[in-house]
Amino acid sequence: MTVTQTQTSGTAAEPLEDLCASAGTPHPRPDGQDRYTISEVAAFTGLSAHTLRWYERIGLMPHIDRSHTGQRRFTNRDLDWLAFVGKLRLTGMPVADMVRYAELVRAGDHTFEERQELLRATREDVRRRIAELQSTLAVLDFKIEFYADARRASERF
Amino acid sequence: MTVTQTQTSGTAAEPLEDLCASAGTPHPRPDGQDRYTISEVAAFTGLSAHTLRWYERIGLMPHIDRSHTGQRRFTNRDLDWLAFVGKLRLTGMPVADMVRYAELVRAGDHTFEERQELLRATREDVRRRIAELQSTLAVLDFKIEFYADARRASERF
DNA sequence: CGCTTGCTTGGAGCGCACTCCAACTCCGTA
DNA sequence: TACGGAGTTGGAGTGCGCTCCAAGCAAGCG
Repeated sequence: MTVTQTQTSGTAAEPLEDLCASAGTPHPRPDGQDRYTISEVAAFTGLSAHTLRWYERIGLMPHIDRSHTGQRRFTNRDLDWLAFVGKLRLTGMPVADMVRYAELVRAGDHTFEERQELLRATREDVRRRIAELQSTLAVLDFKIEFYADARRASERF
Repeated sequence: MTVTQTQTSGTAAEPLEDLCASAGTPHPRPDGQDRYTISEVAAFTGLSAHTLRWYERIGLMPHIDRSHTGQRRFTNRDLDWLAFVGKLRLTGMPVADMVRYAELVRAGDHTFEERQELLRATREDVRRRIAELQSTLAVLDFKIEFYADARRASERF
């Protein structure tokens, strides 16, 4: 195994800000603890344990703390990050781009500009998708109304 | 070649209504003709010729008219249908469900209720997705503003 | 002690929506 | 008549985002 343990545990320098941005409820966590097993996190996030490990492998998560026996112990910060990733996922952002963002976060504060730019592009994308969806909504309404009319008409004969 | 020419050309009985529902411009077609080649349709819709053939194979298109040499000739009705399918695709509806809808259309007018139900479910889905996207938009705004603040602050020192 | 439960790993497999390939036909122009 | 260009087919391949598998280890319980 050649896991790069280097930038893993000892990072007190890792930017905090990215993790408490879910706005609203700050930490409505299952319990007050700060060391969750993978299955707890799976239950809490709705992601499977498989997916959580995969996220770590591909670099979408920071390397997760381990217990003395090598098992993952997720922190509240990890949960915050997962909540944010969940939001990005909802936007339809490809996983590769999320990984890119995660890399920028790990790289430090000097990537603020690039991160902001990435989020801005994502925001425009989301706006576009909302507009698209609203146009499909108009079509759906139109056709649903058509069927309603047609059925009313056929009942009258 | 055993192309099923049967239910292809002779269908005057196929429901028309589903095809002119794109609301607004009724037929802004490349030219006035009613027999387009696959590459014309590809250019017009943005779908690849491969994808158009695939749509027909899986039953997402009605069987397309053929020239005397067996080449596809798409009609304006086909283009209308493709426009509608494009809308459904934007909703994120799986292809299998679109095929289901296409089957209902081919089955005749007695499936109006089921079609309407399918579209209603889709509409609720779309509404949900719009709401989701709007919540991600809030998060993105929040974080973009965070980066703006952070950069303004760091410039002041 | 054995058993169960929960975790570990690398790598294979899956479902979706295309996307492309090889081998072929047909048509129009030179 | 030769050739380029556009079309045809069934089937295989691709990329993404998971999803699962087999084999193994550690802890807790009776």
